[in-house]
Amino acid sequence: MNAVKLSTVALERDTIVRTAIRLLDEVGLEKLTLRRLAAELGVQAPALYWHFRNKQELLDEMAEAISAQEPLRPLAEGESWEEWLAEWCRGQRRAFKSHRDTARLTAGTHPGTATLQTVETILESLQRAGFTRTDAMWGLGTLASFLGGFVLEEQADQERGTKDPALFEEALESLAPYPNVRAVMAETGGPQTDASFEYGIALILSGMRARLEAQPDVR
Amino acid sequence: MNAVKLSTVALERDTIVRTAIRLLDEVGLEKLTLRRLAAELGVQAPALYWHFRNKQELLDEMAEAISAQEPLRPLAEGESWEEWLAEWCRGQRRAFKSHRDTARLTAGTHPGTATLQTVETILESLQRAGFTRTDAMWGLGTLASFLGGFVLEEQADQERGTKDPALFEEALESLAPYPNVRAVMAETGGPQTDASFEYGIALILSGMRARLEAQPDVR
DNA sequence: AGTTAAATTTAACAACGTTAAGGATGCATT
DNA sequence: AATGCATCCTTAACGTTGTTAAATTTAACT
Repeated sequence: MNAVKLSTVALERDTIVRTAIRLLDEVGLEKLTLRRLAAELGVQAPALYWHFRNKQELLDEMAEAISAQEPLRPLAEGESWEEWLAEWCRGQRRAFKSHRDTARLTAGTHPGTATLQTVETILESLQRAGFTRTDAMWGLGTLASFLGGFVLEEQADQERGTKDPALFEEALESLAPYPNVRAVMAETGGPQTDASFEYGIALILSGMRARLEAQPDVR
Repeated sequence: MNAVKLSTVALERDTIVRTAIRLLDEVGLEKLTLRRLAAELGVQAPALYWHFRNKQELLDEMAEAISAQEPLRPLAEGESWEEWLAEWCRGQRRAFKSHRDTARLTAGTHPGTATLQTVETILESLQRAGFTRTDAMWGLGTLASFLGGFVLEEQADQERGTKDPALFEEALESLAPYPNVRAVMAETGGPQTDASFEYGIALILSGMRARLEAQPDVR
């Protein structure tokens, strides 16, 4: 029977991806090797090549799975598009931060169908809110680039182990030649924080709002 | 003589970094290997370990050198901070795009002293323009994250070879299930363009301007 | 001429992604 | 019951990679 076979394969793929993500959390992207993953699955490394063309295809699927972990909530009737978009951004950051090295993992991957569907939905909703199609796309693009860049640096810092307060103090010391940098680091607790993320989102959203209000309302 | 020796070493380091950057343009980050670089320098691979602790240290220095390629121009008296900041962003994008894979290269590197000095100068200038230190830092952070994320995706697309118009048409076809995405791609020519970059910068800068005007002017 | 430090070589290691070839396993048709 | 045929995995191996250890050349100063 075809259906049974196909679903078996699908389940296997899913198991591999989920195991890979769990392993990623344990050992980090650097040490996430095919042999290690295979061992975790009780199998030899080349077996993985029956399910994936190569390692990159597996990484792509991992990235897609993690992103889909916080799916886009539909824009409710009467809800402000700003809060809705901001909430999506927060969700994406949450999804990224729920696993190690996700930003670097996602950095070099094609957008999958789930991602494309999300973009499509956001474009629709923003146009319904009054945006030009191009304004919607470029606004979303700005948000997405910010999001990607932000989490990338955030996780890079994290992998270096800045969670240790002693190391943070030490890092502050080395900033002595740059008094403004040093002061703002001490005041805000670092370059990537919840507060600075919210600040960036608010900055971009307020820019989008200005654009929206400036344009002739064609509805 | 000590001074002569030290300068010789410095020159060597510089030669290695410059050669590595040239090689990066030829073969890409993936195939930039220590053996290949050593061969280019007429030397064996382990020789590089006398000059650099490991490969990452070399990569860090490459990233720093490329970023410094477009140094920060001082804010002229009476010049608007917006145009000045925007020009810096354009320069950074230009520096990134002047070599292959620079975004991925920079993605996981510590900020070097040149970068820190740039940040310090920008913070000073923005405070002189009326910004709070925190507002200056977070505004700059938003710009920098956007810049990094944008170029990262831009170069990832580029490495996949989307320069070919035939491939672009093909990509458009595959977007058939997502009419809004497809339409905006056809209209704008892709997600990362000069226009969409300018748009993002303008969005963030306008957000910063709004913040600046909203705050009580303490000068 | 001899000592010492700098700079590089040769040799090797463990680990990686990936390929080739060949066994099992189990279902479908004869 | 036997054969054929996908599916799924194993064993063995290849070429490369970053990196280390030790020996060796090179050049300068005493």
